[in-house]
Amino acid sequence: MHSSYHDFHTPIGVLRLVGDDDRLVRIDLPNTAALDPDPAWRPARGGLPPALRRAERQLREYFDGGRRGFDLPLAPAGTDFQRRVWRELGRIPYGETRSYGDLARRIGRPGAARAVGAANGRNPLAIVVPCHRVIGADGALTGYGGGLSVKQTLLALERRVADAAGPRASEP
Amino acid sequence: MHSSYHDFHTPIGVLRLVGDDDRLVRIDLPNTAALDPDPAWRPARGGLPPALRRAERQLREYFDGGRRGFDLPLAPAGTDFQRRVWRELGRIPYGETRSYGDLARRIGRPGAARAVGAANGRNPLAIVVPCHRVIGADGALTGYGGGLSVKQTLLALERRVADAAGPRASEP
DNA sequence: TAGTGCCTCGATGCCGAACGCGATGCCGCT
DNA sequence: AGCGGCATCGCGTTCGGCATCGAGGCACTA
Repeated sequence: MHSSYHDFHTPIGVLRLVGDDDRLVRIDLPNTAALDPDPAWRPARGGLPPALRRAERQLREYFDGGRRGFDLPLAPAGTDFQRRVWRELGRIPYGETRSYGDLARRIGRPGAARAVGAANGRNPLAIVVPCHRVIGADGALTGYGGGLSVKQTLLALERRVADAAGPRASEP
Repeated sequence: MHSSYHDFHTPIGVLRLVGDDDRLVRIDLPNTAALDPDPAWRPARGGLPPALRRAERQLREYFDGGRRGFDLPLAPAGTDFQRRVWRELGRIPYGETRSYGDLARRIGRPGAARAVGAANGRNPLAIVVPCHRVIGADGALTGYGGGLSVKQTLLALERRVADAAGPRASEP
C-alpha cells in the first residue's frame, strides 16, 4: 500500500495531497505537512494518480469561488467517535459556522464539546472536510491546525462567495 | 580437547573467538569475555587455527558491510530448547528484527517468550547467531549481553547496509 | 548419588486502570 | 468584555500486575 503525494500552490500556500489511484487519504495544510513526513509516501512524478488529479482540480475551483462542495473518494481513518464528528462536519453548509458544542449535541454527545475539538484537530482532510467551519460558542475562532489566519481566510472566502451569489433562501 | 582463543579489534571493540582447528565454540563480545576466562583455553600464537582465521575474516567483512550471512563450522552446545531457539535465530533475515514472542510462536512454544529471552542470553556465538535481531514486542531493545549500545550499533549497521543496497523487493 | 519436587530468576507480553491532554463552554467576578 | 476556575469526554500513553516457561540451584529421599 504505497501512497504518493502531490504538492500544489493555492492562495493559502502549498497544499499537500496524499493518496493512491483510488482514494484521497490526507490533505495537509502548509505548516502541517512537514510534521508528518511518512517515509512510505513517495512524490508523484509524471502521471498524477486520478484521485489526486481530481482533488486538485476541485480544490482549485473552490479557491476560485466556483465550488461549494466536493465530490471525492475519501478514505479517512479514525475511531468511531472521530468519524461521527467528521461526518457531521460535512453537514455544515458552505459559508456557515457551528460551535464545538453544537456539533457535540448534534452527534448525540452533549458535553463532548472538547472531545469534538480534539477530533476536529485530527481531521486528515483539511478543507474538504470543513473543520474550519467550527468556532467557539462565543464566536471566537479558537483554533485551527493550519493556523488561525488560514481559518480566517477560508471563512472569509466562503462568506464572500455566499453573499455575492445571494442567500440561497428567504430574501425579504 | 584444547581450545585456543584469539582476540581482534572491531568497530564495537575487541572480539574474542574461541575454538580449535575445526570448529568455532564461542564468540565473546567486549565486556563478556573477561567473565568467562576458561583456563583450558590458550592464546593462539603464531599459526591461527583455520576455523578462527575464517571466522575473523568473515566478521571483518560483516563489519565492513560486505557480508550478510556467515558460513562457519559451528559447535554450539546447549539444551534442546536452546538449540531450537538458536536455530530459529538464524532464520531472521539480515537487517530485520523479530520479537521474543514471535520467536516463541515460531518454534511452536507460544507463551515461552520469556524463556526465549533466557535462551537468547545464553547464545555462545554472538553476531554469527544473530540474537541482536530480537527486540521487545513494543520495539524496545530490552537487553543484550554485550550491552544495549552494541545491539543498537549492530542493528544500525545492518539497516544501513540493507537500505543502501536497496530493498530486495519492490522498487519503483 | 541419581531422582524428585520446589523455588527463584530472567534480554517477555498482555490487559486493565490511571493519567494527561486538548481547536470547549459555562459561571462568577471584576 | 475579559479573566480564572472547573466539569466534561474521547484518546493515546504509561504503568503495575500477573501468567507463562525453561534453567538451575537446593533440599530431601531411597
